Amino acid sequence: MPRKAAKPRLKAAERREAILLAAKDIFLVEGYERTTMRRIAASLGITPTTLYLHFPDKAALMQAICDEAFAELGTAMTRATVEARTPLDAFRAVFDAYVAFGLAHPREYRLVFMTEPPPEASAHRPGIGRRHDPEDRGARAFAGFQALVRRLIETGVFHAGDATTMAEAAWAAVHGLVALLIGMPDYPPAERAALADTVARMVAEGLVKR
Amino acid sequence: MPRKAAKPRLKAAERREAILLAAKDIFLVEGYERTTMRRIAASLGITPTTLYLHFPDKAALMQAICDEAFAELGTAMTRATVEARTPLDAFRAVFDAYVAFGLAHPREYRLVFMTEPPPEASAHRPGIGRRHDPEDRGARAFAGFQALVRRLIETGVFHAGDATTMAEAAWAAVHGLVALLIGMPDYPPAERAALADTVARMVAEGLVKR
DNA sequence: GGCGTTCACTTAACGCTGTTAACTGAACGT
DNA sequence: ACGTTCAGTTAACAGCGTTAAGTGAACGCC
Repeated sequence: MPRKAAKPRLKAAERREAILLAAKDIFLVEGYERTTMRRIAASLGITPTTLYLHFPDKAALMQAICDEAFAELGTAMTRATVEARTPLDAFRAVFDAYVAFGLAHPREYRLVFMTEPPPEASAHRPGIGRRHDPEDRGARAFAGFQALVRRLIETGVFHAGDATTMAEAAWAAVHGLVALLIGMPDYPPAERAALADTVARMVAEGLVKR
Repeated sequence: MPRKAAKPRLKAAERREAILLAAKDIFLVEGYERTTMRRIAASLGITPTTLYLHFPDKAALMQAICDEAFAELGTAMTRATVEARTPLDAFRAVFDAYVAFGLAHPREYRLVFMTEPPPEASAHRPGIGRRHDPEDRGARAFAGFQALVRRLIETGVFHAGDATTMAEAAWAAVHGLVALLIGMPDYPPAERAALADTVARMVAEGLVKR
């Protein structure tokens, strides 16, 4: 007769981390909509109700995962910025870092940037709620990029214009590149670098003063 | 005592059109996930089961709506091409038509270009099934764009390079712009045009010969 | 040592979803 | 008059996110 399994009991912080780890695995493989709270719970050997002790709802659980990804991308971008010799080098380095992140973590990128956000923010419950609005991190990473563009305009490397709009335009292009490559997994790997380079040159050439 | 409403009875083609019309209204307002088959049926005064007499499942219903929309994109792009005076005008006109389409049909755009395809295509049922693979229309539209880029290279307007890669680069940029704007519904409408214009100029300037 | 409280977790359920099997009743062809 | 087709229904299934209420072990305190 099989022994009844001991009930798992973790401290709140540990359980929260365990849930995040398991949920990330399933979200990244299955996508947001096809991932069920019951499946996440089952993979941890707990009941779905327990998930709601640590996260207010499914959307908040995904938000927490998104937040981690945002942090990783942010550090990669700032490191690329500070290590570059010139602002134009930094521009290209940030571009490459962004693409590298997207191609190295395509499922994370899709989850963070290509998944439709849940319609309404969930109600705030004291003590449990989501950690940060991921838009904060995203906005901060983008702010650094924007400052870089502004410097390139002020030093006369880029043509005159609104730094915010120009930074958004560049970001749109690189995001489109990453989304395109992620959406086409059969795209020949040799041509991926060529396409990325073409986009990078196109963006830079399109912004430099002539 | 209220009279019992007469049962609605339409011919299959009429009912199919009526369903498409009602479903489109609800899908576009509520989004795909939040739209329920029961709600579509209720708005037509029929039962949800009837929907399955005309479409194999919810996804196929949305696909049919997307197919209509993307036919619209194809015609808009070809019209923009043929009506333009010069190839460079055509390039810009196609760009604008693409962006206008994406902003006018964000749900369809997201579903076709930003949704991860499920691992297995739904089973084909004789007589009912979805009409066309949307990738066919997409590939045809891109082929026209690619031919336009090739002409711009050959006439010396764009710098030398691989036409396919350069067309993909431009498409990545405009796709990123559309995806960005779709993902940020609160983006100030006045600035949307400015951002689209900046991206369009950036792409064109980045590809023209200097 | 006993006791109330806290904490991590469960059981059982609610209302909702997409979807299907089985049935109905009118219209049509022969 | 009768069998078939056609458009639509009723009732149900399995699964979803989520919640109210309960359970039992561990902890602080006297």
